[in-house]
Amino acid sequence: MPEELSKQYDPRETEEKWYKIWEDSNLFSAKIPSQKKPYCIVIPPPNVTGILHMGHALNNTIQDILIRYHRMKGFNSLWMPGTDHAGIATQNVVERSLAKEGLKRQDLGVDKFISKVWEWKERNGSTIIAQLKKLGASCDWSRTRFTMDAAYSESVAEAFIWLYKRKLIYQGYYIINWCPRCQTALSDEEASHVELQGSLYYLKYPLKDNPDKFISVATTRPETMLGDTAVAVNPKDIRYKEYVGKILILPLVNRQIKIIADSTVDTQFGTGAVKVTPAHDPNDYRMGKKHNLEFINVMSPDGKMNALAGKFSGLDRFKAREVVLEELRTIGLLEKIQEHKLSVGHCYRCHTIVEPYLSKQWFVKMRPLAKPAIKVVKNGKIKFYPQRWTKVYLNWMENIQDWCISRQIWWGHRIPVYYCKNCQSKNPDKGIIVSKTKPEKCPKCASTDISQEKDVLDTWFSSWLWPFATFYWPKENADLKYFYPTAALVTAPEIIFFWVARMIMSGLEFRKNIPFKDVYIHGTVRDIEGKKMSKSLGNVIDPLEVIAEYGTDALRFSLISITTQGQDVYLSKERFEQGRNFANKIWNASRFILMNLKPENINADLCVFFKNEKMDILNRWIISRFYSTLKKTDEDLAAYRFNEAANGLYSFFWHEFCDWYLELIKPQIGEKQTQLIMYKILEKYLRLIHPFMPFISEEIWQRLPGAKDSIMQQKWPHLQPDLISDDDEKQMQVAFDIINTVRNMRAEMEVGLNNRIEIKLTFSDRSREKIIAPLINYIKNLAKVETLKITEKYLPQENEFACVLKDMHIVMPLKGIVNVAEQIKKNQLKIDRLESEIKNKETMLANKNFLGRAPKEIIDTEKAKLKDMREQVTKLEVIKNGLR
RNA sequence: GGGCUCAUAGCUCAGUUGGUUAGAGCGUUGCGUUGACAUCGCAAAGGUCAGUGGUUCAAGUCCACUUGGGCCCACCA
Repeated sequence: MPEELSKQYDPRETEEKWYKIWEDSNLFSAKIPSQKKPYCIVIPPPNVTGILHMGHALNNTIQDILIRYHRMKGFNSLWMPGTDHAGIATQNVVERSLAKEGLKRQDLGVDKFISKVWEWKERNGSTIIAQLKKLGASCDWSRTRFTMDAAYSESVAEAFIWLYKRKLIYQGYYIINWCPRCQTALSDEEASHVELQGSLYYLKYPLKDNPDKFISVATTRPETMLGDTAVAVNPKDIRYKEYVGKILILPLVNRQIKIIADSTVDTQFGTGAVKVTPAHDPNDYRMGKKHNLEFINVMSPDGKMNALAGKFSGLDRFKAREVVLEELRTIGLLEKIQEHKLSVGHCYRCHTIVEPYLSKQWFVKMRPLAKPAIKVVKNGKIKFYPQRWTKVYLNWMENIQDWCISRQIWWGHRIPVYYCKNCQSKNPDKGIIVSKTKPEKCPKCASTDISQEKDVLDTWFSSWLWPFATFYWPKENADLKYFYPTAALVTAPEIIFFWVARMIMSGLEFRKNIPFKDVYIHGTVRDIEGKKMSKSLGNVIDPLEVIAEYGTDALRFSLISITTQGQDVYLSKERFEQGRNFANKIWNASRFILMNLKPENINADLCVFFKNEKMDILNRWIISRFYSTLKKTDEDLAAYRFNEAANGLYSFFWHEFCDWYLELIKPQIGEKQTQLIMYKILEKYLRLIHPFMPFISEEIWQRLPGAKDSIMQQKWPHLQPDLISDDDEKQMQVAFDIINTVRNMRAEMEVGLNNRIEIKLTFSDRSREKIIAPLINYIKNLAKVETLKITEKYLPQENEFACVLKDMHIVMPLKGIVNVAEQIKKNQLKIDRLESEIKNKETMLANKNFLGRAPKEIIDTEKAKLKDMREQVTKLEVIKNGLR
């Protein structure tokens, strides 16, 4: 017999202890070869710079539930963990710490800086892992990968070379999103657009032939006018027809620029004439290509104006905007300023406004990759949960743009491209050698003057290989064969484009197979006002604080129970009280059972027991309820309805097992049968709750007299529908109705009890007077309308009333005062309601349409319902009179 | 501009294919609890399911529109 449990559950004592034991006993590790079926989830690798936030907590709890559930279900469950090198984010962190010493990364040089980053990673990179462990995550940590590991880097290089050979990677000058602070290119997805109140400036450009006449153009970024090389109008725009082909003098720079006609110009916007700056705007870039315009880049990578900006050179872009406007105003060429809303791209790492910037970058051609990735989703090989994301995914994939994968930062995978200076000196487009390692000499000219491309790859270029690069692809190996494709991917909607879509494409390209079958997209965790949780808003609820205060199981359970499929989660700290209270309820119910349990009673086999013994109705009932809860849990988890599963487990345990069963068995708790059943139900329930609340379930499991091994090694219970007939369950329901009825003096009865019912009521002295008379009256009436008979009647104690109805043994305390007059009124209301219901049903059953269309079962049940209702009304009438 | 999503109790939200009396947690009120649990129990109050129209024997659930929130996408100079 274990030592007695304390009155309250203390998560702090147990969590660390069990996590260590699980880990030390290798219970998380998935070994092959194995006869079992694989069930694999790859973790969305958190950034090495990451600190656990609620999003992680939710995301990883869901994964852990799936993993633990399938492990118990008999799968060889693997949760593949790891971290992401997070190029820009990590570089920023290290740069910030250098800045404290007054240093810039340029002061160190590439190699020294990179080794600083590695140092940082060694020191801090496992923070997030340690935090995931606090969350109870049952990852196979022995397999932990990092996207910058040597082997992983090889996978990245392999992928690049593969695509290059397939001619799906190219290099070229394009307008890309440029972050002047990070000084790197960003992909379209990395530039997040925010709507801002800006201004639309109308600038007047004088005509060369007639300097008194002007063409007005509207722009939001007037400083870029320094790089204008044309003004465009719509060819259909009659206002400007006569000007097409004429020359304008670009103010401040005095460059001659042409007026061109282009159908992409919107006649409705601004003045209908648009300044064309091919080096600073993607639209203008296309126009520039089409009309063979000059590309004048007036900015440096740091966001300052360069030499081509003439006297504005050296000014920051926003300062330059002010100065340009001021000068134009002075010479009378600033026509007007209008308020204007526009959405401006911001760097998703440092929130600096990005600049559309012309530069030479590497791109992946996406359309050929997207095509098969569209197909697998359309034909259902990959399913999104909830389904609506399918549309979002397809919409993006069908309009996919090429992916800019080069970054001008230092921390990341160097692009596996080498340049032969000799060849390049002859032709700048030649001399490119794509290779995993530095070639000794140029294969064309044998020169040894070879240098590697300075740019690194977009972090997502490594992440998109995650489902197979973690298994050491391109090396063919048993793990890869066994675990790929993985079962499910659990992630947030923000990264469908960044990551999910690209993984699907890479899986199909490199492995010729989907990377996962199911994609579960959970909601974003927001604060109670619906705002995203972020440090800058100061509205963060730290999961680690919640764990410290309420415990991990409480955190997990609360998070899951409020996560409706795919709906955003609005969170406040009070939410976690529910989880804590539930943990405590489980604790105390277990404590009660263990206190009353005689270990010699628990060895019988449930099935055998069932065959040989006549089961008490209470015990039959709770078993029945348990199995329907089990069934529901299975169904909910299969459909990724985690909150439904959690809520089902919650209400079974609290409102059925504790509130009813444990209360009702108290008088018979010493009986052998009841001992066995209450133990078995607890024992089985612990398994059901374990994926959700791993720690408390283990702690109690270990205190069970029959416990062997860890609860993690136990099997998920099998459905045993034959043990319990529907009739039993119905009977129990009937019994509860009676109890409730008596308790409330509410007249509501069903027939058909075969067992003895003993109702014993306790009440306070004060209520005694008020209750006893109407109660006896009431019971009498019950006995009249039903087949129930009052076989005994007694007043055992001052404040108790008991009577035995037929065959069932139930003792219930009665609490509260009953107001008879009110009950009569309520009865009348109920009768009224029922009568209108009956009318409704009668019309329905008389309706030919209904009878023609509805399936037979429905008609039958409806008929039965009607009959029931009519009977009820009769009973209610009788009881009403009895109460009177 | 295109798409998605939400509106249900005082608050935060469930409600799976239309089908008995629309549920939970918290909050409020009343009663109770010295042997599992005050992190508790029993009950009560509180809902024209955003509005209008439609389909149906039957609508919180399906359709259309309206109102008001939230999110995503897009080359809005």
